[in-house]
Amino acid sequence: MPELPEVETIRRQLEKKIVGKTLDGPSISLRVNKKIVGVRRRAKILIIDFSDGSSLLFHLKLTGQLIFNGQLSKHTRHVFKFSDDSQLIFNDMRKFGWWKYVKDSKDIEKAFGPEAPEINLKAFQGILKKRLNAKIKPLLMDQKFIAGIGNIYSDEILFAAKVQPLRRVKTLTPKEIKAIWLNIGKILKEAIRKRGTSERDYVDALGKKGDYLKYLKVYRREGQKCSRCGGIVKRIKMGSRSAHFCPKCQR
DNA sequence: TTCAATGTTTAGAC
DNA sequence: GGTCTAAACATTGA
Repeated sequence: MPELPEVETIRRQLEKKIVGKTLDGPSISLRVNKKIVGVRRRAKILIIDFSDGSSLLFHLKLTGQLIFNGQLSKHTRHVFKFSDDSQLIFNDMRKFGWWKYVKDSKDIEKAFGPEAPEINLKAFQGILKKRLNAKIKPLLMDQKFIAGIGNIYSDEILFAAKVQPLRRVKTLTPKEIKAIWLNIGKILKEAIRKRGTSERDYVDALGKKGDYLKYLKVYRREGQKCSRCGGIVKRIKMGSRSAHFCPKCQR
């Protein structure tokens, strides 16, 4: 599912493909001559910037896909055409995703916490202090707290840090906090290198599946042996989400 | 036929 | 305001 590594993968690919091109106006019922000057990402939102300061925003939610020169399918929600006849296909089987055109994108900068792979240890320790009663897993997924982590990578980060998802912030030792912080950067960056996780629907901007699925240690591995200690991976409900962890080596 | 899955938002309870 | 829970959004497939 599109979390930070998946959206960042799409961003890097699209940047190479569409910067410098001009959006063909009628494709989005807007004025013509929208020259693309950049492709950014904030949290899980992809941002295409135009030379006049306006932007297109995309959120892929659960099943969204953005494919450069992709094939139309029955789940295609919109086709963005460029002046050189290339096109960007927005597919979304479940229609949770959205795109919108905005005159300026200042608001979305403030809407989220620091970018997960970029936060430094001091800042991470600082924001944790403000939420001492929170459980660590839902907190990692709170985009206003820290931006980019969803259900898959929160499970994987906590496994790598050997911390159970139910732990409250105030019970975490400095060592554990450092381990979580270290693995936020490590796992997200590694997942970007593998072009994300294709659990079901996700494909990158070239229509290819990501390779990180085979590196998952706990997510969707309920009942299987823990690769670290031989314990059995457990799945529990936290709110309406599932959390996966090894009860033997995550404390 | 029912239910779980995913990310986010919103609403309400405490 | 923090925290938790549930519901809603749409669709599929187990």
